[in-house]
Amino acid sequence: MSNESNTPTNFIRQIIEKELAEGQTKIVHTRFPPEPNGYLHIGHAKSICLNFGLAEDYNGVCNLRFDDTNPHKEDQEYIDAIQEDVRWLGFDWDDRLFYSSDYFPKLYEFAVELIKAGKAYVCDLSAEEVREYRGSLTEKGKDSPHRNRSVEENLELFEGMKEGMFEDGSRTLRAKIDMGSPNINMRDPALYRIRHGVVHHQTGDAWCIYPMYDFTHPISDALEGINYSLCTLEFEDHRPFYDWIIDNISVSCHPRQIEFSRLNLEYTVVSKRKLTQLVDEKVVNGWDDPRMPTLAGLRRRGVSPASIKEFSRRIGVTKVDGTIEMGALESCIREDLDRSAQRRMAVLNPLKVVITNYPEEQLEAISAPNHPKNESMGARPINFGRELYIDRDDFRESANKKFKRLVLDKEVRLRNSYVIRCDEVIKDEAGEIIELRCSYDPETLGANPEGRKVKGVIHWVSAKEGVKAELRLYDRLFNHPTPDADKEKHFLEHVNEASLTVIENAVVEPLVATEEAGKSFQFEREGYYCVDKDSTVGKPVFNRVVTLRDSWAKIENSN
RNA sequence: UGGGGAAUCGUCUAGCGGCAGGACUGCGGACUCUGACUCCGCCAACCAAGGUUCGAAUCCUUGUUCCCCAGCCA
Repeated sequence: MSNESNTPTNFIRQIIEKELAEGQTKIVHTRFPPEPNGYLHIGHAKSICLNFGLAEDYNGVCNLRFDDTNPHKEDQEYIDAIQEDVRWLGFDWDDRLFYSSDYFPKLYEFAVELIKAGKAYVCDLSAEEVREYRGSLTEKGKDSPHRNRSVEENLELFEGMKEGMFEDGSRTLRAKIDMGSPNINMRDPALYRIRHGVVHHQTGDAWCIYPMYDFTHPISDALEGINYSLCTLEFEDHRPFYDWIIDNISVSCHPRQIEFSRLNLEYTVVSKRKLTQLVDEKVVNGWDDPRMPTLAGLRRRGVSPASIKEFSRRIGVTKVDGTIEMGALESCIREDLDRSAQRRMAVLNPLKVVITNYPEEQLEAISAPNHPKNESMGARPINFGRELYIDRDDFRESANKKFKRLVLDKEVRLRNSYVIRCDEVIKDEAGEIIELRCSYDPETLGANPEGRKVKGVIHWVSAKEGVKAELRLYDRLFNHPTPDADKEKHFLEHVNEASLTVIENAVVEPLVATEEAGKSFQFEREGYYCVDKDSTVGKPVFNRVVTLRDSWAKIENSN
């Protein structure tokens, strides 16, 4: 970004800097550990920027690791999409792409080690029984009747689990810690469960037992030599178990888990489960629907990686459970696009204008700068002619001085072109305005008129050359700032029915109609737009990335 | 009613015993061939009550409010 500054400090950077200075830490080694069960979203971007950003800033490394211990929910599609998204953000894991499933054999050995040390046991309780034995938030649990099996029996049973001798759900391997712990995560948590008949995307049918996250994560971190294992707040009370595992197996590395608050963004949801629901229930058109806060959606919407990184930088990293205003993201998007997007003109709601004193067949090439503040971005030709389109919102038959646009019997500047005066309004039988008769001042191309000041400037497209285009106007997906925090209503009830408005008959400059998907432009006075992948030669389609700030709307609405 | 966390402008965030600062938003103005951008200015906060101290957002005590946890999910 143009004004990008250094990453502000935060409590994690302070910990790292202290440990680096004191020598406990030699090389910062982090990891980003998504489960491949959905697409990455803006909340993941925060974590990606944190983990990869820390590695970059302290000359360390960051691994990409798929936390794939639950094959039931996972899929290769997500593995591919996640890698694409992380790369798109601009981060690189070199040869450090790992899968938790890489460690299945080692994990098994560590489980055996725990059993031999009398610190894990095979439990025959059903899921419901385990729940009963676990106690509650306020009551202690009670020991499983299988808690004191001999090491030999546990070894034999665990081996049997691995060999497929037992049915799903009939047994688990559990850590032997303390059923009376006030921390429920320490009440003999499950280490392994039995899952027959699922094909793991990496290991196929090699295993019928799968390790739990709480067991897998600390070990994966330790095996990879991670020293800062950053995760979100809800794992805070799993940390004692994380440390317990590391302390009770033979690994030399003891990664440190540090928790930070997950991102909440107003007027959207940032939860894989809920995003999946939006896709499955066809509230949106897929994971890359431009209304989605997924990286795929943001990318299709026209949001750049630079904007997302800057957003991530601005929101910071703390343990405060807060919600970011959408305006904060939009500000980053506008800042980036203002600098990088070429300017074009598009008329959303066309009103025909005939320049009565302009020759019938004449077309006049005008050079229009691509960026008002950056000459190196060049200029493009646009054609002025006798018939043009302007936006209906830019004309009024009568208006006060505040309305700096075209008014009957008044003048206005056509952007990059001449000053015109509206002489006559043509209406149909219903009284609707269908055409404006105007005259142009030939002396005003690139020059201000003599003796009078023309304040307003409006955009336009020549009728002869303009190309019909579809514009997709996106608005917030929900009409409640925290749709999933409402205890009265289900979040889907807060979906904004008007989150997509399709403008079928906009008219754009011919030059922008053939741009490739993904390119962003500013349609002057309207907003930033991005060529959608649905675009075809005959029918260009644009997504509105974000509107321009609109102080006129504020003035108008206040009246 | 157990355990783990968090409380600073509207929002996000800095502060680490010595002038409460920044960003976003909002408001006012300047500039303008984009009612954009840019520039200038303004509004706006330490959860509460005690205590320690020359001095407290910061340390101590007691409260209050909010978030998370009872998956063989992550």
